[in-house]
Amino acid sequence: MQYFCVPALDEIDHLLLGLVQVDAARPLHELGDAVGLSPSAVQRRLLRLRTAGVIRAQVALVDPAAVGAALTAVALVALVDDDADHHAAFRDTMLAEPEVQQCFSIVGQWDYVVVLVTADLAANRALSRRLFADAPAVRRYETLPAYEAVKSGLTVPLPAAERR
Amino acid sequence: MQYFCVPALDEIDHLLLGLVQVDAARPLHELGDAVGLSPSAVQRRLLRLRTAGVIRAQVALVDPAAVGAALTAVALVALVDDDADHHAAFRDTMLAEPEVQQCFSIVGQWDYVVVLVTADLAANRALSRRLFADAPAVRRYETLPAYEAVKSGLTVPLPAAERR
DNA sequence: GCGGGCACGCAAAAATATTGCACGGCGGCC
DNA sequence: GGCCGCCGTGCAATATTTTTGCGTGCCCGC
Repeated sequence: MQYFCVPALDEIDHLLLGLVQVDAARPLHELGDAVGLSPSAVQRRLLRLRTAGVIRAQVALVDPAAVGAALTAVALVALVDDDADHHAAFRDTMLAEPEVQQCFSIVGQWDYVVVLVTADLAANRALSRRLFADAPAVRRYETLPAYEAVKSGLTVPLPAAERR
Repeated sequence: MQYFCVPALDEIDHLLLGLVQVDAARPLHELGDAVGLSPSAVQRRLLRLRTAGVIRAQVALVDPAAVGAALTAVALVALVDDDADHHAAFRDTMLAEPEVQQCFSIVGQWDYVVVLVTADLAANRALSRRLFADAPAVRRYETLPAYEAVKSGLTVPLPAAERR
């Protein structure tokens, strides 16, 4: 958003990102050994990456099933028209709902793809109804419940890190 | 998968999960203050949650745009039939590709929803071709490039945490 | 060839995480 | 009803990790 100046990530930065993206709890000296740098150098790089917005957050990944969120579903949504207010309102709703895990505005006959995480089909139905069926801005929607999450990885592919 | 015994998460556990899900770098005494527990009690609870598999990992969230992964796309994929081998092979491919951020097997006319993150449309095209067009198991696929990631939140909604 | 800025390593200091231990509540069992 | 063992807690000591200050070397521009 407002990081103008991503100051030329070098190869070591990419390596570090690849590492912390998998496990952010490792001590600095381990990361340092892995990339051939001292702990303090690693620390300063990570700080720079954080303040530059390259590292946006450091979070714990919780197993949805363990907290009673067993059902993932993908919803395709089309709004009634391309009115900017409608879109803004829809986005605000998506951002405000904790069950909405992801939301993309997309090209094509649908306007949005939304990933919903709920306890079960009943909860999903109630949520879909509330978010989509009852929303005047929504023209049409389709819910695709997931049998299974083959991959819910959250890591971003790092072109430079792969190369070597 | 193999945590049989998620040993009855109580309300404090839910609060902790809600906190570390947003920011896993906070010191224990802060978490302790937030939930009304001593740092060591918090530490032991988090350890228990980690070993029980409730907390699966602790990762850094990297801004895709900052590492040259500017394009997110959603692909809908249908396989040629419900042969188990085909499905297994497809899943293995999805798991192995770093550009595949998420993959769900879903109900309905499509078999899978796949979230792809690539540098640009050209890269996406090349990847789609390699993963889907050239795969004999894939009958049909459709790519929906994203204009924008409205929400790429990665947190799981916690029923108990919301209640209060 | 000569500064100036930048990133580094090292070491001291501060903060944080971990572990041992004793206490108190709770449930099962005489 | 009372007793015993278990579990989770807080506190304090210890170990580890992070942060910071400082001096050095390198590279770029002048």
